[in-house]
Amino acid sequence: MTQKTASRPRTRIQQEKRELILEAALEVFSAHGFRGSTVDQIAVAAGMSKPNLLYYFKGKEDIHATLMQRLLDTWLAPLRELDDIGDPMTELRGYIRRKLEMARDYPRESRLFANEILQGAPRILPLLQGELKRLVDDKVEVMRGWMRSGRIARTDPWHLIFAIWATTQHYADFDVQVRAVLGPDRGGEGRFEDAARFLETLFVEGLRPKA
Amino acid sequence: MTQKTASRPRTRIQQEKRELILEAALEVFSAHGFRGSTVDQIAVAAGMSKPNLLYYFKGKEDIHATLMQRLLDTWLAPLRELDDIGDPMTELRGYIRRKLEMARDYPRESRLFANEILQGAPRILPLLQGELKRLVDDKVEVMRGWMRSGRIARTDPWHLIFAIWATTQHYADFDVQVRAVLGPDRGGEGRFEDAARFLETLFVEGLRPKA
DNA sequence: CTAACGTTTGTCCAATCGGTCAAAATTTGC
DNA sequence: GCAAATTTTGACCGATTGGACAAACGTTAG
Repeated sequence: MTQKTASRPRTRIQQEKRELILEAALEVFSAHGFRGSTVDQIAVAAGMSKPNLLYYFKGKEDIHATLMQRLLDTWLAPLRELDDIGDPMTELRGYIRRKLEMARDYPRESRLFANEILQGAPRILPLLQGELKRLVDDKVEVMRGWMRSGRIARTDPWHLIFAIWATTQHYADFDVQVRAVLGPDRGGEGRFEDAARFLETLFVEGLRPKA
Repeated sequence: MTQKTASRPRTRIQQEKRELILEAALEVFSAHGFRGSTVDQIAVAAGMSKPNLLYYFKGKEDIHATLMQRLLDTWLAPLRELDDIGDPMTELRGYIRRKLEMARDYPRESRLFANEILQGAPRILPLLQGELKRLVDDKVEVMRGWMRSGRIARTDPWHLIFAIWATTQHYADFDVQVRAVLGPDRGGEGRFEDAARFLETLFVEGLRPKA
């Protein structure tokens, strides 16, 4: 008997299968939520039997927790990149663009987190109150510096971050609605370009420092 | 045997009980999603037994469908009110304020719809493509008029609407995250006032027509 | 009072769920 | 090539779920 998930997997095949399962779980969890997904669905999506999947993970919760933990860093990377060096407007435009690219290229990850938060974040609330809050507090200070030096308009940095989160993730989380409203002609791939142009203008003009 | 849900309920007690069940279902569905909620939970929340609840509704799907249908009009009311009369900026500020008030006063309704859309809107996709799209198309034309007459900046009306939806509903759908990030001191009731001030400034400045 | 109608409940059922287990199949180390 | 270790599977289990049903309970009109 190996020790399974207790410590790092040993064999190469365990690494690969665990990765395969996590990829399948991302697909299933992001589409149906935690309660709406079944272990069997994940197993089928991973191309293996349910007992086989449970040989690599202790259970449904374990898969979800591993997935969430592994993806959090990736998800927060764009905000981490926001830095004090360079022009504030360029920094903010870059952040918005990166977030929008993530909504376009990783919509499943976005929906996975959205599902979790919507349900009250029962599994990652400590992470939000700890790691995420510290990161945001840090970036809020950066923005306050920009405001003090008059390089962006004086406004609430927290709600500015919320607004960027909301507008960008909207295109991943509410993709169906966006497509439905835009219709077949405007709902194609170009919608992300249109969104990028609009959001950059909105935030740049909206944050232009007053004379 | 009465005809239950086939046509409108006849007795006064049926009206009341159906309303009671829908209120309980809103509470449960918005907190756990459709798949995550059980008929028993709804029955308990409504203060009755499961078979008794099933006497008033054909089944779980029936409750959800009735709830969704009944709430859609309420949910779209703020957008319907957006009108061509009066100052465009005042109209838009009013719309943002109304949407934010709905996020504050009716967070369960917001989460109910968010859950549905997140799962791919399996039950209301036709409504989005029909009723909602027509309404948005209509308001887009109103905004285009404002842009042609130079009263707001020329920009993409569709994505403007998306941005207003996203930023306002964010405070209902991602409430846990907002509270966690703001912390105990700033996460109190005042957060909606702060959000309103920020969003009004962002959109008014962001849409100010260029000279 | 009582018969008809509307309401409520206890009990039950089939399906689905997460998870276990021992045995079979396969891979690996020597 | 072979024994030990790892991987895979079929069969199974208890719990939960949505829903059915007939019997019991209440209510009201005559």
